[in-house]
Amino acid sequence: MKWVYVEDIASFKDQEVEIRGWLYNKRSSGKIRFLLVRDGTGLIQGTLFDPEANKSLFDKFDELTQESSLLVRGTVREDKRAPGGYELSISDIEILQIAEEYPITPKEHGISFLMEHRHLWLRSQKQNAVLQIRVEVIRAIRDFFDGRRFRLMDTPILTPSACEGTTTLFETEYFDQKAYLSQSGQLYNEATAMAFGKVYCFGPTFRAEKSKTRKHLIEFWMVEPEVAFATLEDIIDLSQDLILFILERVLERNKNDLDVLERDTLPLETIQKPFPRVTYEDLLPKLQEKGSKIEWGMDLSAPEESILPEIFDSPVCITHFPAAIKAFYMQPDEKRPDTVLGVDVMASEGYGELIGGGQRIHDPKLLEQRIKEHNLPREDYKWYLDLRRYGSVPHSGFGLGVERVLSWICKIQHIRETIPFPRLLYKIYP
RNA sequence: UCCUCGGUAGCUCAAUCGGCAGAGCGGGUGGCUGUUAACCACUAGGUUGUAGGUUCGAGUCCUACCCGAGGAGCCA
Repeated sequence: MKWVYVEDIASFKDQEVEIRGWLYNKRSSGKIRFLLVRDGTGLIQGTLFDPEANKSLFDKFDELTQESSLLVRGTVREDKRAPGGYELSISDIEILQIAEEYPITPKEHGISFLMEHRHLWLRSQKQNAVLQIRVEVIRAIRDFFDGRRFRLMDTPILTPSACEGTTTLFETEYFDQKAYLSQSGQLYNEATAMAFGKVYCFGPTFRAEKSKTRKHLIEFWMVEPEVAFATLEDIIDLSQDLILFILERVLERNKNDLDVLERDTLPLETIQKPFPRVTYEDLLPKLQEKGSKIEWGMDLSAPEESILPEIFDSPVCITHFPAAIKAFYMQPDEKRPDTVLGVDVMASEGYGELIGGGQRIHDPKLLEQRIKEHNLPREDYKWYLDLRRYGSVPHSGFGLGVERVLSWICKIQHIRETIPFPRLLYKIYP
């Protein structure tokens, strides 16, 4: 008998198939039995009738516990009463293992209990839906850049220096010296961009910040494109195209998952290019009007992020931040040298920063001066300064946080559910 | 790191003024021919986070500690 996956079940209507999976739930009503089987790609209901004729099947059904592993064989039938529209008239059940009493019942649980059982929680429907969307978001990102002929150039995870020196890094041994886990591939991206024109890196990044918020992970995935000869304008355009590409893909391919999450997709469907655009300076009075205490020179923080959806009902590009609150390598604006050619793309619905990026300093003297101003060890940046000595060109790039995008698209409360095994402040189990 | 709230059955929670520790789910047993987190009946299940203290008596009050959550700060 043919082994098939639940996600393909519609193409096997009226045929005998075998499903291999786990018991999600079961119900019985006198002489009729229902069982819900999950196989990782979906849920399907199986039915059993006539206990006299099918005694051994009924006995097996009665024995089954939640999450027992089993093979179910039967005929696929279309039935509106079944969840998903198709069900299996069971002809045979083969039990692989009767599961011990499963800790995650179909009723509600507290978050610390669920996090403690993350390895099992992944089997639940909503967690499955979020992570199915994650699969598609990552695929969309790769398709987007590969389709535009960006070269995937992976950057190292073990790095020799504190790169930006500002944030806390995870330190580790590297034979007889120290190494740090990467918090961004950007500086290396700038090198590969000078070698390959347009590049991107896509991998995990690590930040040892003691942040305890619903928007931060200690370990998260970031995609970072870098384009030689590109200006701030080019990169703003690219970032909008990327976000729209991801949105269209998920809306097209993950309808069921978004349904499971009860996500109202209208606010996502109506997003169009170009996104509203505002400079930091022009945004300040709008924020202050809504009660923010922000002053020129301060970074946007939690209160400001929550005010944004009152002003914009779309993602928004904020540009020209004060140089003092941004990274050392950011290109100053010619007309306003106290501001930089940087952009933050903020999500709609209050989900905060999706993208941060901008134009990089290409003038060797200015870059050297900035490194000095930021008290960074010049030794560590020798190779980086080389990029400005041998054919320096204007160039730009950005970083997009995968989990931030997922929180927003799935409209979930906490970023910890957007990655299979979240690493959180002081929490590394399981 | 700071502020706030919490820790009682496997899970989610209740317990009035300090006075018999209880319900739903899950487990077990029985019933029900289209269930949708099914339903109905019965049943087993407890070192109330830890250590001290006050009291005739502490889940409840006090002290310290441990753990967790929400928020703030931190944060390309």
